[in-house]
Amino acid sequence: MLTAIYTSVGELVGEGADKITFPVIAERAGVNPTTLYRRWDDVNALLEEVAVAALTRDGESVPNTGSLEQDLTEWAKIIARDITRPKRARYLRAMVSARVEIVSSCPVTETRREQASKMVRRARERGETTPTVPQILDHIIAPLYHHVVFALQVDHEYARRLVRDVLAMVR
Amino acid sequence: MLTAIYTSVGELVGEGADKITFPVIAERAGVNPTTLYRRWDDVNALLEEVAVAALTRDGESVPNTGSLEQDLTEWAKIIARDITRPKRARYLRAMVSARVEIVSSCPVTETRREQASKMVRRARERGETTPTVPQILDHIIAPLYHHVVFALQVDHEYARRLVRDVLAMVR
DNA sequence: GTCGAAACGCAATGATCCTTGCTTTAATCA
DNA sequence: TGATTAAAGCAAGGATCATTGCGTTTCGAC
Repeated sequence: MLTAIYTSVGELVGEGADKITFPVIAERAGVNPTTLYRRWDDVNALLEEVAVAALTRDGESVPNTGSLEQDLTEWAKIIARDITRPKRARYLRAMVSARVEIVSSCPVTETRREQASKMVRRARERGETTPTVPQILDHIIAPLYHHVVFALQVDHEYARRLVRDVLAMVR
Repeated sequence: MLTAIYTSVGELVGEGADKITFPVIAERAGVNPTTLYRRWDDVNALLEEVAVAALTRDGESVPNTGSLEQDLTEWAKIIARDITRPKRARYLRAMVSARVEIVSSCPVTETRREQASKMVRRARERGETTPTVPQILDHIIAPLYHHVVFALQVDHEYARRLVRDVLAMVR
């Protein structure tokens, strides 16, 4: 039931459907539109829910190569590859255009923050000088998202450059 | 006529109206909905047009204080103050949720790029070592937007920190 | 001044959506 | 097992939106 609704939304987003409404979602999910109207305030609320769920269940393991530079580079490449997938990009757009209050407490950024913390902690235990976690989020994650949203190039070379930049800050 | 439509859209966006449709826009602008249906393909197209117009007519002058650090700091503060205004933030969201093709050729980022170029050029003529223009966009503009979109704090201290970070890259 | 094209207003039509009262199914607990 | 509550289906209504044909206005060219 709930999973049918989620996959219905997921498919529609994946297809780039422009008309994502409760009746459309309901028909594909094999449920009655009334159910959706009663459970969610509006389509955006449901979209947010699905987007957050899709963007957080990553299962990616945090790189652990022995050097922060390599860890961050691998990490940035993974994220770059992930968010440039059309479906993910659309989810991102959906989240951005959604209401502010929910986005502010979004688990997506929390996941990134935790991953960054882990890599930084390991590096410090090895005695490396590291940038701060906020610096990593500001100067790696933010530019990646920015490039995706504005349809600029996001490739491995770009990911590498961002990592070099952020490490250059603390040298 | 056209200005009435633009201001109508501007007001609706400013008020945070959730349902921005052609009939609603038309009524406030004092025109017939048919006109809008005929001139624009859909509401998003019109929204984009207005958003781009609103976000590009800045009239801000590029800071010229004699040092790149101060120039960038002033610049970042201006942008921070600008994009945190609720109306601008909504315009940003509207643009992001719009179609990809148009966003990619968005004049907004071009304006920022030109402003950054000007400050960098002046600094180099003074003999300063400077970051590149892409670095400035990636590590000042992108984090600012990122913070706005995810409803994180964007204040003067944050702007200062970003500038310090980007300058630390080239020292 | 007249003609013609383009844009706008008007009105009617059809489609889609949103809401709501009522019924039916499903699940929980005594 | 039987009862109570919550959730889903059903159907009808009202509302808003999108589309289109036709008449009217406006503006520029001849």
